[in-house]
Amino acid sequence: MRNQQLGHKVRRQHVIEEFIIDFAFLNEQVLIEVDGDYHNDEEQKQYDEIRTCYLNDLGYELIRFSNNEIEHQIEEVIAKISTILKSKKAQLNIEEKASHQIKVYTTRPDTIFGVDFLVLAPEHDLVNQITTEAQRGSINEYLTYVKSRSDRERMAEVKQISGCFTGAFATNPFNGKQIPIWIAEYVLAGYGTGAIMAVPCGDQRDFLFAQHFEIPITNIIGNHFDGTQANPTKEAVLQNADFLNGLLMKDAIKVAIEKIESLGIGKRKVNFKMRDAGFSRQRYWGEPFPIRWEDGMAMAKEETQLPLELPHVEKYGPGPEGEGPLANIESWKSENLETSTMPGYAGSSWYFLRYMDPKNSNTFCDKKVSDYWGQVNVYIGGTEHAVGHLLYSRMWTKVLFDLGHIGFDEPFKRLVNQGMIQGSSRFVYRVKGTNEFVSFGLKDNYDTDELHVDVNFVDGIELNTAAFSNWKPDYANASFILEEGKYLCGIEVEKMSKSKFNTVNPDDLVLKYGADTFRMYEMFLGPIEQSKPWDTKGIEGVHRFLRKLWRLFNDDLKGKVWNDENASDAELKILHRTIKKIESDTENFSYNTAVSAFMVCVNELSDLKCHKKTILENLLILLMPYAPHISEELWHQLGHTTSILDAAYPIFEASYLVESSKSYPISINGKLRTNIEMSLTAEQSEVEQIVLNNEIVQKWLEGNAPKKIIFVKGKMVNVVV
RNA sequence: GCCCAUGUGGCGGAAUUGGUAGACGCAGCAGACUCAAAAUCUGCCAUUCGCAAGGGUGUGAAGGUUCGAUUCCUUUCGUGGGCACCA
Repeated sequence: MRNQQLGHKVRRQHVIEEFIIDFAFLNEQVLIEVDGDYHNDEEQKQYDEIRTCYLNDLGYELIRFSNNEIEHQIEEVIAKISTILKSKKAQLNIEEKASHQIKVYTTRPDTIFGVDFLVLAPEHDLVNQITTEAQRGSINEYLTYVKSRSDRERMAEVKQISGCFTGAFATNPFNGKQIPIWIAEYVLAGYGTGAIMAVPCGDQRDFLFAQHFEIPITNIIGNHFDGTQANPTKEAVLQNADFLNGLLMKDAIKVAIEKIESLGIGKRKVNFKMRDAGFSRQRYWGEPFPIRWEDGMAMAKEETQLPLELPHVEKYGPGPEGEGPLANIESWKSENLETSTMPGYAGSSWYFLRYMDPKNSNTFCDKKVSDYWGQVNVYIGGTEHAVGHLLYSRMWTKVLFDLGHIGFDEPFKRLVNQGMIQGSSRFVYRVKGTNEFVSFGLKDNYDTDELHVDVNFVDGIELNTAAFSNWKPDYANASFILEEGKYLCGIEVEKMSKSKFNTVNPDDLVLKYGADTFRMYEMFLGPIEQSKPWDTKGIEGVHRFLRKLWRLFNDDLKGKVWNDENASDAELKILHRTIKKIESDTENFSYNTAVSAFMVCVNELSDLKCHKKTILENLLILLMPYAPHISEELWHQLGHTTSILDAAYPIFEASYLVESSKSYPISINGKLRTNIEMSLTAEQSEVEQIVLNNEIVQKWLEGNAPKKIIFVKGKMVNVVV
């Protein structure tokens, strides 16, 4: 719309009821839609017709232009819009003498009788029209103040209350009450309708606002409101609320909506929050947009001219006006090509499809090929990927599915969000306005600033003051207030980040223990989904396990100890129990319990002094994904000449695990009292007899007959007395 | 404020569909081997009463369902993460 050269306020992609309109002139009630080729389709034409009628009924005039008109006859298009806007303006000026309607959006229609004022966003279209002459000066002053504030300030200073009265009053449609209309920056133009009904007894922000500007408060929830703060409950019974009196608030919501709809003064609506895509980056690395700018309009390159490839650049510095590096390329600029590039997730949202068919020069991926490979089995990522990459990847996939290019509409079969390894931060406390630092235990006696200190200068919580002083020139002259001769730091678990000086480098550990130990220790720390602070305490245990494994193959003094003997039943039982456990733990991403199962297995084999190749080689294959280096090494020591990666995975045999008897736990009234070894084939009557004859059970029965005996085969026995 | 996790020994954490709470590891204690150390091995290790045998209490807190609850239900408190002047 030519950068508002039309002299009218235009909104792009504005939502009206359930439609997204390409361009909307809300003041003039004129909407512009631009139709592409697919609007020539009969079915689509009918749909468009319905949409046009519906919007006309709401009082809007809808004008349609074809894509072709926009591209080739833009001057005519603009002229036409101008003419219509002019005629509309005249019409509206007459109507403006009449009263206005303010639409508000609320999730709590049950509180309609507690409304004490209305607040519009400062940017709201009606502000100018409804402001009374008496208030115009203050309103303009307030608007100037709001404009001077950056978004950042508005978000940061949440506690600060500001606003201005317009002088106008609105009528509550239910009880005719006159309620003052204010404007305030805490109401956002972009959310809902940009106007709220304020209920001070139920909403804390509204309450603070009312208190600050001394607006009288109506109480509709009786004792639930104590006059000192709002109570956002839904559990109170309404009073002072006309037809809602006596209703529980959460039930009243439905009643109120129905009443509002039957009176035709509003409607039920789900409000969606739009997430801003921000789909461009001012940098070099990223797919270039196939977009050319002409007279301020973005034009897509012809399909035949694709792909558009990144040009070679000498430098990656920004362009003359702060644009991306592509702005430095003559040929790029002369074509008026877009200089921003796409963000990382543009490509990462669909590259798995291209990987299926990477050499295809006709299409990104033959449908036959993607049908064969199907969805990605598992997606593992952190939560930040869940909102970024994952969101877009799902959208890409759904679009490609709708267009018929692929046969599935979700990219990933399974999603695992791994937890974060957090940092354990350390803090020092500087007495305000000085270069004096006070130890943690004494800091409450002073007015201090809390500062992050590099964790490498801290042993436990004791600060190495010399290292700290050398850290930055500012601290060279620092003095310290110690407790018991030590400077103690504060601790907090946070995201690991350079800015928090709590990062640790795994290189040192890898150097000391090897990559296998490090890898297994990370797995052993706990469930993969859980976040936890990094702590190397316990890495020794994993390292000892690998050494113990090594000793099953080699003796420190004698060298090779593994042999070709046949395995015993006991050894086979250990092996197959491990195969079963590792298989299921691996599939469930339960890596910490898998590592534990390996430890149990190696402990038991050591106890049996088992050095048999037939057992050990299977164990190595299981271990390979967990400790790849040592597994490969030992595999070759066993005489294999090919990689362990090519070995067949061991097959679990249930027959090795069959037991004939079990040591049953015996409870009296649910409390464990003893264990009795019994055959696994024993039935209820047989078990009852054995249990009742048991000395310890008899002691607890004290001569009484049991009320009931619960027997779960293969599990336990409970005697109820 | 909203959403999602989560709470079990000194510590990290185990515990199939409700069925022996504390597997495995760390730290700790005692011992073996050694001139000594490292490495390795053995035993103990929730808490409380008890010489012992054996009891009591225990999975953030309070209730409930059940023969039986870390597991299910209700309420509540704490912690971590994500989003947020979002009505």
